[in-house]
Amino acid sequence: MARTQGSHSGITGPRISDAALRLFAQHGYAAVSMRQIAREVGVQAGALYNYTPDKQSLLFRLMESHMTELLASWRDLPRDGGALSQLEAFTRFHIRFHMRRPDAVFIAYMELRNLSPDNFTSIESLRREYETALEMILKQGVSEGVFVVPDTKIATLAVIAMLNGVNTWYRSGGRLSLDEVETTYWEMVRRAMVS
Amino acid sequence: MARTQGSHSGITGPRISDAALRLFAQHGYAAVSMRQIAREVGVQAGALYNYTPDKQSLLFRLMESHMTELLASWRDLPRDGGALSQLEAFTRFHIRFHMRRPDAVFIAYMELRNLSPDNFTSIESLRREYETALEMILKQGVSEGVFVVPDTKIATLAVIAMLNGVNTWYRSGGRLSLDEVETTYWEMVRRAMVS
DNA sequence: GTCTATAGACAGATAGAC
DNA sequence: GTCTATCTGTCTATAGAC
Repeated sequence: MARTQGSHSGITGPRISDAALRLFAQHGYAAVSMRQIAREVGVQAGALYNYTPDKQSLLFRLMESHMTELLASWRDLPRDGGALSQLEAFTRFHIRFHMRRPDAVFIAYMELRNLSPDNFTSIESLRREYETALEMILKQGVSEGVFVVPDTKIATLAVIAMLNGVNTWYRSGGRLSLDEVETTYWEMVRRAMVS
Repeated sequence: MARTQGSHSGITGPRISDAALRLFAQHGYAAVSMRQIAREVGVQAGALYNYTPDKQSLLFRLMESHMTELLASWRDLPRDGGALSQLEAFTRFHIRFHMRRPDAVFIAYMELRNLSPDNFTSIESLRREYETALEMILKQGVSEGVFVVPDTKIATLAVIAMLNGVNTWYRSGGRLSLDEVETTYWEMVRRAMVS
């Protein structure tokens, strides 16, 4: 684990991000020290500052790259059809994406309060962008007469909250496959929204 | 705010709990110092230790009393009828209880990882007890043929996750009354579970 | 029951050698 | 790019005066 001086591995940067992601998710940003992260990577604490100006930036970049990947993946997803098929696509996409990045998801929802005000604003706007994508689908479904939704804003947040819940219990290798989980949640979302 | 020596107010204990609850919810357990709590209360840090053996116990007691109150309130709620009316009672109870204690709810879900192993086990068992109350209702509804639920365990967690989502956006004085929020969520839960 | 003072550990971040 | 060493500050918790 411990690295010798000047090993110049060239992959220290990603290793720092990975270690920070895991440790922040497990113990919380405030409870993790730079020394702990360094120990995981196999360098001394001072070396971390070649890759990040401070601890706050480390957190911010983890959250920002997670949200950016989330938005880009959704944007790139081939999809068509009416609101119902769009909602199914969103539900399955969200579950799949989140189940594969449990640590990043956890941090993105739990560490908002540890962001500096500027960083918070920045992450919040990415999050709102994602929520808006779902709300547009719900609004379209309502205008098509396919969905029965008293309040699209609340329904948006309710659906996302429900889907995020998967991360509190799912462990890979459990009794359900990824596809079965997707389908189970999709059934609940569909019935909750469709008249 | 600052208190004079030996003021013996007799209400310092509750004031410590209140301050800790608010500060833990706002900044996170690990990010809040005993000195911060003391400053809020108007005493010096050392005085806190007349009321709690350590910071960890302070967190644990906040979470334990929240979960105990939650379970007792549900147990005492007068209710009857079939699974559908039980589910409505649970939904409305959960929303009402949680909206009135946003800080305690936030802590109960966010600070689990900052509990010592023994304390974690203890809180987890209270939480499971609450989840079981809902799952029993869902199972009853399935056997009555009223609910269509592929997996009562997942449905339980999905419903609770959805309902907890209310705490991420509701602020009292908003455009919706408590009763309207209850009804909006109940509509979604009902349609998600009922065939 | 609260104060002041402090022990002892550990935090984030930096400087300079290599 | 990483090391060692360290600055400066804060933390939890305790001791003893009042």
